[in-house]
Formats: sequence, C-alpha cells, structure tokens
Amino acid sequence: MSDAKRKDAAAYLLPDGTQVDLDRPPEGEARVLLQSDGAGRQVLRHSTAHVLAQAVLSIWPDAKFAGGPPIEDGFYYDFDIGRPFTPEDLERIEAKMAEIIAEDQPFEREEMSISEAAELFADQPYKLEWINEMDGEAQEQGVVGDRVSLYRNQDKFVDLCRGPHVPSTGRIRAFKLTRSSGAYWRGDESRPMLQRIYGTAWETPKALKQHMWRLEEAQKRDHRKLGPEMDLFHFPPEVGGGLPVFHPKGGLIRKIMEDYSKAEHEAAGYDFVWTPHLAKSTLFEISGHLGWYAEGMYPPMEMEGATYYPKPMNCPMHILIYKSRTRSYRELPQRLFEFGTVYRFERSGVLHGLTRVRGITQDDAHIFCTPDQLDGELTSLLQFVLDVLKAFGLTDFEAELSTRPEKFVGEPEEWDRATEALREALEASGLDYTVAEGEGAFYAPKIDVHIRDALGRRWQLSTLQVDFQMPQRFDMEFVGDDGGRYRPYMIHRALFGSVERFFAILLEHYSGAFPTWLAPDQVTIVPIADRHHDYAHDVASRLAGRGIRAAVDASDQTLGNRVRKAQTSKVPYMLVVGDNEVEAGTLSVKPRGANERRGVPVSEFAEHICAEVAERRMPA
RNA sequence: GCUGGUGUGGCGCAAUUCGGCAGCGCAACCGACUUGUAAUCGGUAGGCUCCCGGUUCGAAUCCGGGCACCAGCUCCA
Repeated sequence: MSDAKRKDAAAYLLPDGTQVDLDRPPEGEARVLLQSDGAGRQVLRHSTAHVLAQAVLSIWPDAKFAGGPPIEDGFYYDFDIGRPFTPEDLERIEAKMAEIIAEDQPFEREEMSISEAAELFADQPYKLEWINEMDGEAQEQGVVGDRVSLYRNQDKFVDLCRGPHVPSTGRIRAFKLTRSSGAYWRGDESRPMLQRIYGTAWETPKALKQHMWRLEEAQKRDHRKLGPEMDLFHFPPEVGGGLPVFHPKGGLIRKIMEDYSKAEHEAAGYDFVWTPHLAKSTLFEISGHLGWYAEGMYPPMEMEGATYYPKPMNCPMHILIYKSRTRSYRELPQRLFEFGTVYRFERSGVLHGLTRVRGITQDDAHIFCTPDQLDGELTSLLQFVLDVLKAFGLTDFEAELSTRPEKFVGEPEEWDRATEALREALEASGLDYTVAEGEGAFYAPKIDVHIRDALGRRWQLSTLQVDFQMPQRFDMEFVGDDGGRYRPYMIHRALFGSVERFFAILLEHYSGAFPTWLAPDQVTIVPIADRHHDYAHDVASRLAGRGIRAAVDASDQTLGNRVRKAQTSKVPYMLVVGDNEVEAGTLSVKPRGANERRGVPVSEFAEHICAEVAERRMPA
C-alpha cells in the first residue's frame, strides 16, 4: 500500500485566526478558546462519534455503520445492527467507550485511493455508497486515482473522515450517550431506516454537567408540562391531536397578548378585518394552494354541489377584501390585520405541544402598497416587529434573509428587487442577520426574526415576505395618479407567527413566572385568621377597582400552607393581612422573588402595580 | 407518515417479569384547629386501568386493531 501514513497535526484555526497544534495545546487565552469555542467542540464531538462507532463495532462486529457528524450540543452516529438499540445497549456502549478513552488511542490520519477505500469497506454498504459517489464525481471531473482521507486509531477502528480529530481518545474528558431513535438513511423517507445514537461531549466534566442542568431546566419549564399544571390549556383526545383548548387562565393570557397586539396595530395604521374559516375550492385554486399544498390541507367537504376547504392561509381572503372595489393610489398602503385561525393537516408525528398544532391562529396582516412605498413599509414594519417583541420581554434577536429557491415562480428581476428591499430594511434596523441562500418560499423572499429565550434556545418567530405572485394570480390593481392601472406589491407578515406557539415560547421563557401585566392572577391575598376576611375582601375589591386581578385565599388551611401555595403558584404578589394591617389599613407585600415589605398603604400598592403593568415590568 | 417507547382516580406514581381482591402520596370534600410568611391533625369520597375486539375459569398485566402522547427521522405555504 502506498498510503502516506503520517501523524496528524490536527491543526485548525481558532476564530481569531491563530493556528493551533492540538499536540501542543497553547497557553492562556488561546487555550480557553480551544476548549470552549465552536470549532474546538466540533472536533471533540466528532472524535467522540468515532469512539462511539468503534465501541458499537467492537460489540457487534457485523454492524453496518453510516456516518456521524457533530451537531449542536453533541453528535450522533447511524448504525444498522438489524434491530433498535435498547437503553441497556446504550449503557454497554458507553462503558466500552470509556475503555477506549482510557486506552488513549491516537487518531492517525492516512490517505488512500478511492478504489483502495472501496476494497477496505467492501462489507460496509453505506460507506461504499459514499465512496462510489466520490468515485463518480472524480471520474466526471476526469480525475483518476483521486484520494480520500481516513482516520484510524491503532488497528482497532478506521473510518472515512475529513478530520481533524483530537490527537488521541484520551482527550475526551466528558461525554454521555443521551438517546437512540430511528433515522432514515441520508434523510430520505423512501430509504431504509437506520438506528441513530445521540450523545454529547464537552471539554470538561463541569461543562457537561452544566449542559445536563440546562436540559433538566428545559424539561422543568416545558410548556406541555406547565400548561396543564397551571391550568392554562390542554389537548383533549376527544378533540384530536394538535387541537388545544384554552382554559380561563390561559384564555386570559391570550386575551392580554391579543389586546396588546391589536392596540399596537391600530396605532400603526392597520385596519381590522374578519374572514371565515371555510372557502370554496375556487379560492384555493386561484391562490394556488390546492396545487402546491393540497396534501397539507384538511380534506374537502361537499355541500350543495360545491366543494369547501378549511382555509390553510388568510391571505386569499384579505386579497378579496382589497379587490371588493377599485383602489386608488391615495388609499395605499392598505394594511389588513386579523387574528385568523387556519387549519393545516400536519402529519401526526410532527405535532409538538402548542409549538406545532393543526389549528393555528396567526397574527396575520397583509400590506398592499405601491412599488414606491415598498422600502419604507419594510423598514418601518421591521422596527414595529422588534418593538412589539421587546414589549413581551424578548430582547435577543437574530434575523435571517431567505433568498430565491431553486423552484420559484415569477421573474428573477422581481426577486432581486424584493430581496434588495428586504436587505435594506435589515441594514436600516441594525439587526444581525445571516443570508439563507435558496431558503425563500417559492413565491417570495423573506426575513425571519429569531429570538433567544432565557435558556439561550433559538426560536423562529416573525416572518416578513414580499410577494408579487398573489397580486398577479388575483389580478390586483390600483389606479395611479396618472389614471393608469398598476399592480400593487403585497407584504405578508406575522409577528407572533402563531399565537399558540408564541404562547408556548413565552411560557417557557418565563418558566410560568410571567411579568405582572401578563400574569393571569396578579395578587393573592392571605388573611391570617377568619376575623381578617372582611378586610381581605375589601382590599381585593379596591384593587379590582383599579383593574388589578386579585383573589383572596380564604381556604380553611394554616397560614404556612396558604403562603406556600401562593409562592409555588408563581403569582407576582402575595399580600398577608392580619391585625396590624386591619388596624393601620395597610398591607404586608411580598413580591415574587423579593422580600416582604410591611406597612404598605393599600393605595400606594395599587399605584405600584398599575405603574408596573403600564411599563410591562416584572414584580418588584 | 416512519422507527422505537409510553398510556392506571384531577396530578405524580405502585401493582405489569411469572395473569389471581387495583394501592400510595398530593389535590378535592367533611370536621377540629384561628394561625404573622414554603406542607396542622383526623375522617370521607373518588377507578370502564385510553378505546374496541380476542385468548383464559379469571386480563391493568398476554394477543390483534385503533386513539393519544413521548424521543427522533421526514415535513413545515
């Protein structure tokens, strides 16, 4: 064999440009970077994935293995051992991995020709498929005898790999296998399903521990758990998957969200419309949804010789409102807003709490404007989006500009013009953004706004899309100042995206401890003894008079019991009233997460809450 | 939709291996206690063990089908 076997330098670049030799770790700051930056972790996790594959192959020598990249927070590797892995298997594999790590086997890079690699992996069909593909490409390019790189540790394991890796398995200081599940070979649902093992690896045991804590914390504040626990909503099986019902407290939070949103939209010059949930097939034939997304729509209903569908989108209805009469350039831009509930037949396996449902309420609006108005509308719209999201306590934004996909409708020049307008709006906003080439919808480029929540998790929320297809399909017009007829531009936009999903994100972001203005119960009054009940109710009605949501806990329980209930309920304020308060006409005020203040006059407390609600602050 | 897993009073769980009286805690209800800041004591009631069918003398438990949920995959206008 002519393999040029050599010790791999495993060199890679740190984000600051320094080249690092993993055999000789650098000192000081670079060392810290190496341990914790994205590139370093990727190398570490990729190496751990190799160790995982080595362990699986040593336990099941006949296992077929596919591939195993690093991913966010960890890595995976796909195998085929003829059956799924059990939790006991994972433990066994983990133990084997620990052995391999303890042996501190060096990772060594080698190269060979494609045909040699094909020979080496002759009994590994998945590897072979890749190798043959590389071979095909090489031949297409007229390269004969092209070479591939491999990584080997001792004589125990070898895998096709671009690298780099850590110098030896001993560098893996903290790892854990987390779960296993099925995954289609090459992500294609028509191909065989392999068994994927997920794991995570970190530079230190402490970092691993922090990661596990974060997972636990995420589980604790999972909206699917908090929702029923806090009596906000549930999913009755009798209604069906992906179809939640909101209880009074959840309904109240929704109402507050919607009221705020509506007030802001009113101030921003939107008009409010209302449209039905069903329409004849004609409408969705014109819009094109039946052509493109029929499989994602609820099935048709036949009535009196016509075919009706639940609407999967609101836009066609809004367009009909625009088209109900001739529009002049003087009335543009026209901004039509609606909390519109649409129905989409999401496949059963993708449903996920409130974040992926089948009945989706969008805070949907469509802006119809002249071509001249497009830039200005987009710029003010993006600012509007950020302002509204900020009001809900979300401050960490990232944006994504999605450009023309491979399959698209319309003219490339129109796409360029719209994409440029979106880009300018992004530049004007000062927002950080990345460009997702080819990720736009088939009819429009778009800006998606993502937020990071309290746990640093990223969620896609708002979307802004510039569309010239719908105006064309519906033959929309406006009369210009010269009396001529022109086609308006159309902007689709949603801030929450889906009210249900936004609700879930807020619930998890705040872990159920909402700021005072959003909290369904704002104040719990705890009278010490029966003789204080009248005063407690008197305080409650005085607060109610100021629009404050206050309730008295007059249950036949000890003080300690009721204090504990108030605390665990995450209500922003607990007021304890006894002889001292009754006599002085004051309150003992205990804000959630802060110390109590005694002797606070009722009127002063009411002012405090009102100001807090107006400024949408947390209790203090 | 696909792969694997789970489904027991309102909630959290036990009994499921190997078929044999469905049990515990919290919550609820009743009573006593009248309390100064995170669980007072005693009692009562609550079950089509997700649904339909099968095997069996007997099914929460075994088998078949369905529904819902969970971890992923695929998808997301």
